[in-house]
Amino acid sequence: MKVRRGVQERVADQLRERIAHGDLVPGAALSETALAQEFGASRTPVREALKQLQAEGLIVTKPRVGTFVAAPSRREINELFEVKEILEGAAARLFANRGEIPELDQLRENVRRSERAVGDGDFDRYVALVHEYHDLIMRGAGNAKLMQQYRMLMNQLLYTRFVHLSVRRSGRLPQSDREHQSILHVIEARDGATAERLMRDHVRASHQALMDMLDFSGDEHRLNGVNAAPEQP
Amino acid sequence: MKVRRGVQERVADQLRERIAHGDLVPGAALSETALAQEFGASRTPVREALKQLQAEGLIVTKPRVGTFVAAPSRREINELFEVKEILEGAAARLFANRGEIPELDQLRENVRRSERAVGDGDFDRYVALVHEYHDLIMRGAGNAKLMQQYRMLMNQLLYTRFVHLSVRRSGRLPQSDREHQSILHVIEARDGATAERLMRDHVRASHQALMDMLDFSGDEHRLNGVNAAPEQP
DNA sequence: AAAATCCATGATGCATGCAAGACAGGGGCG
DNA sequence: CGCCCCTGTCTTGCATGCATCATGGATTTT
Repeated sequence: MKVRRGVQERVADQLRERIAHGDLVPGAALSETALAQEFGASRTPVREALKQLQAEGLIVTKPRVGTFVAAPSRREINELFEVKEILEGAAARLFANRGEIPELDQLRENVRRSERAVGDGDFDRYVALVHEYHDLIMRGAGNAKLMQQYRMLMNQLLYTRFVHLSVRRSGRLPQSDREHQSILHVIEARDGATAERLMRDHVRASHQALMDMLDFSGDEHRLNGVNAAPEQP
Repeated sequence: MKVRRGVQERVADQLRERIAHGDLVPGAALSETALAQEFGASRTPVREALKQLQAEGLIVTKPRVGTFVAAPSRREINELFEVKEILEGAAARLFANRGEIPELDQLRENVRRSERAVGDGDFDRYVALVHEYHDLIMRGAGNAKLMQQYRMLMNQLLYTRFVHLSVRRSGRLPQSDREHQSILHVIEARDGATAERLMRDHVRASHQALMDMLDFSGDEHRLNGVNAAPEQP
């Protein structure tokens, strides 16, 4: 089922990919003309793609100056994690209240595979499985609008870049895995309230661990590249 | 502090206003050329404004066919209300956990005025106060990202059109007002968990009452003008 | 030498023209 | 009489050119 995709959609998807993957760091400048040349198109569709990314909070445009990859401040990142906690907690509750749905079996399979990945020490595989886990929780909530808001949230957070760091913090890896299992069990027991509470705790703990790591490792992964102007002429 | 506003921002704000106010009903067609003429501009800024509204979920564009005001299905509306319940519930909890903040005094004042408005039977004033109440709850949560997601949600819901109907259902008006008071009291008591529970119940009850009304009053305020194709040749 | 000023440069904002596709209606054909 | 095709017209998608303005560095002034 291949649909005819316009230029602007290709550009938007490409830029989303690059920002998520880290090829475009926060604060990086995006020139319309340069992008237009690179994609072999004119500025018009590029501008529309940028407009869409702006509405999603991924980039910011300073009028007559330029467009830059969004560089959320520390406070904004904390706010985004707070919203993440809210949305994922609610999703776990809704999931639990739905009983036996296809996503539940997939979640069981995911937890089994994660257990093996942890045992094998296969970090990359575990990272992929963590993504799948949270994605399954959201899909299992059965609410497309919730899913949509969650996707935009994760894009703004540049979450994929964070997870790699977080998983390396080996201290929390087994703990995080146990929390995933606990949440699965209460979902199986259809205990929505507990599922919500555990998921919120899980997200908050993950958030805390990540912030500790960022404080520890200095600003090599700096979050506000625009605010911190390079001071070397 | 007046800022230089471009054409596309004016167009976007104007269209948001019209959709919220009901001048543009769901399913209505939006011609780029017509809008360009009306605003005395060219199609380019109009197109960018529409692109932004599309990203916000307010309009949908069928390629090579036209752009139309979004017409959420019954299911989507229920999903949106479910998300509303989640976000407002979380906001009430966060508010309660923050203790004495300026918004708390404003909330007390709002509840006092609402009580008077109910006593006077001043519907329009009460509608405005209900809006202010929920807005204060969200602001009191102290999370700008949460507020942002909430704003987009309310736009998609066309909530302003709903409230007028809902308030007319006089049976729930005193009940709704009592719920507002109860939530204020548990926020004053800094009981976040109860505040979240009560707010969720409140939103769900309001949602239920509205859906009953829509079922009762037929489809005069139809929600899916695009999906429901007229079937009379 | 320090500071204010001027200007070249490059960015976005907007206007306009052309191309391609979708849909409705009329005309031709079986 | 019914079906199909064909074309006119409207829509959006894209390309291009010009106008406007922020910005940094050279230049002039004090």
